[in-house]
Amino acid sequence: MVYINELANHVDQQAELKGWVYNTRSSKKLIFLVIRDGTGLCQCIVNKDDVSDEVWEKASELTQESSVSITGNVTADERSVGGHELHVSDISVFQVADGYPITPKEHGIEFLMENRHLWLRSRRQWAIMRVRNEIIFSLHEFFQNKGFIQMDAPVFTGNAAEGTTTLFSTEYFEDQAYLTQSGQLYGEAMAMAHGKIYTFGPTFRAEKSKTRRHLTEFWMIEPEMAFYDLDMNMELAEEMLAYVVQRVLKNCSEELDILERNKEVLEKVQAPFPRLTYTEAIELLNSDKTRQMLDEMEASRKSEQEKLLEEKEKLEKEYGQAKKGRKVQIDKRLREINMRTDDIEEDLRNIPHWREKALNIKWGEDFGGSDETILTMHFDRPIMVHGYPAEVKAFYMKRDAQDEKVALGVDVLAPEGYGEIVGGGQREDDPDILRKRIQEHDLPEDAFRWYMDLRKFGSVPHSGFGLGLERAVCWICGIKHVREAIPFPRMMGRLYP
RNA sequence: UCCUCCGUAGCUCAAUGGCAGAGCACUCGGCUGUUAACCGAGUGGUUGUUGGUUCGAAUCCAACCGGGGGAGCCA
Repeated sequence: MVYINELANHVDQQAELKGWVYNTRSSKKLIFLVIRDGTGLCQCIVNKDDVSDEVWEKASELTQESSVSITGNVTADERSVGGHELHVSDISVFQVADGYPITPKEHGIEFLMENRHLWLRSRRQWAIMRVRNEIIFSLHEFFQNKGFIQMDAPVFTGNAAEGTTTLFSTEYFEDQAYLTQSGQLYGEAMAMAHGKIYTFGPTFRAEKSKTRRHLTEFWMIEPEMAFYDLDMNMELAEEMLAYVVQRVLKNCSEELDILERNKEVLEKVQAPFPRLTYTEAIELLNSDKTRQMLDEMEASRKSEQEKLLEEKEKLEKEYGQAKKGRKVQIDKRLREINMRTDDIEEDLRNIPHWREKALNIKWGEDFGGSDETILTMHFDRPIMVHGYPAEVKAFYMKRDAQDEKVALGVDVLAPEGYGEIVGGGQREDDPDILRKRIQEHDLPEDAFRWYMDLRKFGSVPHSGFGLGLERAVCWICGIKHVREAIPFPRMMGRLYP
């Protein structure tokens, strides 16, 4: 048995492929079977003159997603998907599939989500999962090569640690337990044992968010380092992101092509990233530069909309007299136009609100989604915003020695509107200040006994951050929604399949 | 919780108060290399649910159910 991605080593030889029928086409004496085996696609040609009646009969009965073993001679052929073809001599059928729901045409998101278990077989989803795999693998490699130890934080926790977000609760024998929203506090304990550690695991948030950036269950990589200050933390974050992106470019070129990802944008992801303080970010949002950029954006959307509507009118006039083939083309183009104009209309509704919010945002307020998008639009690579108002950040964040109102936190914002993919900072290491913060936030001191011990026995300056895996996958793949960045997404109203 | 858009054949959509339609999928037939192949024919409907307005409702109104996008919150 040979895998499709190894066919280059078997040109002009007999090979047996095992896989599933991705698509079929036929004429009187030829049947084209596109086979997928998990490693790629390969077109197999059955020629009636070259095979037995029995094999021809089997080939003509095959339907989409039927499982087969196919034997034949491998040839190199530029015309074909993947560059190779199999000239079939024998077929054995595991199962003829009946009525596979995901046809090679367009489908709506509700239908696809209901069939997520099958959707994963489609080409784009296949490519996304391969990129996700490369991201995970390169993250492990990055940290392992730097001497980080991977350790695991618990999923069950006994308290609503940070007191901010809404957690899922569950029964834990006679007690109540929560599903973890972050491994960070445990990461700090582990860093005091090993120096540099990272955790990689699922986290859970019961927030009722229905947006393209939110899941209720998602994966985070959280490094935590003893003796790192905020600057060292930021250097590590940008080095990590640059490493991962360059690895994906190197090893997932075909996948990025399938996803039609603009690689030039990714090639620019090299350290150092632009750094700006929260104060500078606020000034940028308030600036004329931002106003101008949004005005230009609005104008260009309007002219694009006009052009599309003109084209639509023309196509609709043509439709009546068009032949069938042309009608299909027109239908397809009209659907594209409708989708794009819907997006434009939404932008046009939103831009005035964005402008309003950005121009009027004041020091002390947290960024909204639109503010993050606007900030990143000014740059061509991810940016690092640091020095947030302490008020909007978590209790454990260390304050700036120069300015009590400022917390030593950093967010990395991805370009093209993908928003916050990394959040972190330097942790408070002074036991007295930390105890005061816990009290100020009305948190249960008893639950933090172990956390306070970390400041009692050899406290050191330390820092860390969390990378949201699905958001990173989204950004690197250039896809619209985190639900496509994880095999089985969990979000509001979605627990099946 | 709030704002906004949507729900028509298995799937994607059209029908803008007047006979519910097309493409794909499926079945049958045609085609000697197809690339979401193509060409011809056939099968396929309680227009999300309930109520209202009207001579007449997929279309207008109300409530509910389901979904998309967004706000808040966040990675």
